[in-house]
Amino acid sequence: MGTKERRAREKEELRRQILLAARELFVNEGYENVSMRKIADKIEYSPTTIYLYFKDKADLLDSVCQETLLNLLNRLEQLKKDNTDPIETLRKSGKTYVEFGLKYPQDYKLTFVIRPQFQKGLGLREGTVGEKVFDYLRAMVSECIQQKIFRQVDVETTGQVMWSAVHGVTLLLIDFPDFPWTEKDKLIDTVIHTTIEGLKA
Amino acid sequence: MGTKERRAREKEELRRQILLAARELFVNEGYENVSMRKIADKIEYSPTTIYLYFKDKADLLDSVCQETLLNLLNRLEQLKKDNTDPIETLRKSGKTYVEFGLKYPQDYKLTFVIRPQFQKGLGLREGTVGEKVFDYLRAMVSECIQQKIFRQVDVETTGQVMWSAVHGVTLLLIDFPDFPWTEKDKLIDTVIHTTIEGLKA
DNA sequence: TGGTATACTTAACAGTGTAAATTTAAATGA
DNA sequence: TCATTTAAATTTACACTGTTAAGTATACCA
Repeated sequence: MGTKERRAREKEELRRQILLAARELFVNEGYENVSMRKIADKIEYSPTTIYLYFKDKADLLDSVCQETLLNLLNRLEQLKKDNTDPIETLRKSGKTYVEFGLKYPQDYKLTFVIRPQFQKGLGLREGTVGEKVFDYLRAMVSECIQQKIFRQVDVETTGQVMWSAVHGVTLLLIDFPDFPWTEKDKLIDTVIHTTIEGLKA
Repeated sequence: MGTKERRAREKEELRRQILLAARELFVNEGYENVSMRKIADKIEYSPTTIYLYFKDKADLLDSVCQETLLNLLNRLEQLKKDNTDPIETLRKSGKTYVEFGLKYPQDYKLTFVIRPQFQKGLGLREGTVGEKVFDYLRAMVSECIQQKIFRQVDVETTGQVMWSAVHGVTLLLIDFPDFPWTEKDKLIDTVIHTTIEGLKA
């Protein structure tokens, strides 16, 4: 029969097209400056067609962000493979996180700043990609504690401290590009190094 | 003669009214959800009157943020008065910074996240309140380095590391209120403590 | 009292997100 | 093959947005 499957595939294809167009526009022009009409224009459909695939603009944003998180997660898990020293892996993870944010600054902001405003009450819902990213960090940190490299504060707090540090420096570098930062890489490395040193026993 | 002065005073008064209304609305409903018409309604003037006092909506936002920064600066400088141990003062400053952000989360976001998007190319312009806040942090850190408590990385980097940490934890707590954080105060204290420890010699 | 500068308002433009109703096109069963 | 059902996409409409330009009223000064 197969026509049902083909139709489903076509639907999926259009969905992907919408997502792609949305991401490109969101990233280049900022979420607020992108109208549903602009997205529709880009894919050559009427504006309301988008509503057949996504509940509203916020839902569209959410889907874009899920992709971003998946992308970030992939990069991080890549790292885990040549897992040698846990501290070194954590350091690299931090670096990867910040570099990801700086490479795709608008995607990062969409995911970690804009989206939370529009998806009230998202607390890293179970099973989401966002949760998996934090799971990754938790595992990483956990190893450092188990090996008695980090002092014995609980895993959760330690992970959250780490996240605070990388999130902070990433956003500052993105949001204040004209601030007289010291050399970017030096700052990033120092932030990560400082935090790790501070967490040691 | 005095009528000129009175007129000037009245103008200033209306300006203050506009600012007050704008802040209240921005904070309660979010910058994007506040229209010039809403602000105008609140002060019972026509929408376009606002444009006689502020260049545009972004300018209005900027003025609101200047006030916020002044407020923050005052709190910080209050601290400096009973200046004992420089480390202790730095710790308290960090705590004050984060608590300020959490007490006025929307004001904080307006100032440190929203505004940079709308005031392209603001790099803490000279003489601004924002610059003074960072000057405060620089002085604080400088003392810790001079007393050889902190290791000998440059003042700028050290200050920026400190800023990253407090900015990061503040924003995470604001933006992800439903995330399973460890006890809030514990997290804040650990972030600050960890950063300071990591910066020590 | 007449003229002028100041403060404010009205009207308008081109755009927004999205709900409801309607049209088009394709897939199905007889 | 043709009518019917179903799905997909569109048209229309509403109430809203930031901002500009032109117009009006008021208070001041000579």
